[in-house]
Amino acid sequence: MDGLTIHEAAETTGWSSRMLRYIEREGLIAPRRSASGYRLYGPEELQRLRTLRALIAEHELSLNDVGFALRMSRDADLSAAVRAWLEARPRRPEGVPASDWLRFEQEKHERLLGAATL
Amino acid sequence: MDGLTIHEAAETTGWSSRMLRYIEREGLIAPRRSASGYRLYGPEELQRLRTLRALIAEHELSLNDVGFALRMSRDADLSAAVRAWLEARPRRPEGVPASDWLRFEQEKHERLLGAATL
DNA sequence: CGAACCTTGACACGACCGTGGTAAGGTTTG
DNA sequence: CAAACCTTACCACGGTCGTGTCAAGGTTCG
Repeated sequence: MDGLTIHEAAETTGWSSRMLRYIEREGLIAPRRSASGYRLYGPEELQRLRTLRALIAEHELSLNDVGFALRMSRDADLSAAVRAWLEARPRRPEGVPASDWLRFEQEKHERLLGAATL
Repeated sequence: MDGLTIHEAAETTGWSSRMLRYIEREGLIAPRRSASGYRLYGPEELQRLRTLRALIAEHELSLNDVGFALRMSRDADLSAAVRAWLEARPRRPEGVPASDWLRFEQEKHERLLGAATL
C-alpha cells in the first residue's frame, strides 16, 4: 500500500487531517483511495498541498477563493461572464455620448455572455 | 445635481440601499459624491449594478467571489500565482520519473511566481 | 487478538458574509 | 421651517467558512 495516510500527509504538509478532508470536499485535492477506502496521498498531492498552503498564506486567500478560481478555470461560461463584467469599466472613449456608449457596452456584455470562449 | 440618489438607484437596480453601500465597501462599484457627500449614481453605475445582479444570480456567485475576481484582474502577481497552482495538475508526461517531474513542476511554479505577467 | 490507525457523520464554535434596522446628525427642497 | 432625504456608525441575526472533537464502526499490522 504505497502513499501516505491522511495523518502522515497532514504531518508533512502542515494541514490537519480534518482540513485535508475539507479540502477534498471543496474539490481542490482528492487523493486516490485504497481498496478499503483509505485516502492515499502520493508525492503530487503532497506537493500540491504544500503549494496550496503557500499560495493562501502569501496572498491572504481563502479556500473559497481558490475553489472559485478552480471553478472559473473549468467553466468557460462563468469565466467569460465574470470577465465581461470586469471589463465593462466606466471608461468610455471620448466623443461618444453616454447613452450610445451604454448601449454598446450592454451589447458587448451580451455578446460575451453568448460566446463561451475562455 | 444630476445622478440618482442611493434610494432611487436601489429602486431601479433591485438592490437595497444597504447593499449598495456594502457593494461600495467591497470595492465593486463606487459612485461619485456630491459636494456634501451624497452618493450620485450615473447610468454607467446603474447598468453595472444590474449586470452585477444578473451575473451573481445566473452563476450562483457571492459578492466575495466577484471581489476576488476583481482583485485577480488587478493584481498580476496574484493572478499568476493562482494560475500556477491550478495548472500544476497531477498529469505528468509519460516516461518521466515522478521525482524529476515533481522538481520540474516546482521550478515551474517558482518561475511563474516570479514572472508577474498576467 | 489488540492497538493504532482509517472511514463517515454529527455537534460546536468563533469569525465573517449578507442583510436589515436604528440612532444621531447634516442636506435638500417644497 | 419642516418633511424627507442623505451620511456614518452601530446592533442583530441567520448562514457559511474554517477548524476541532467525538462517536460508531471498519482495517492494518505487530
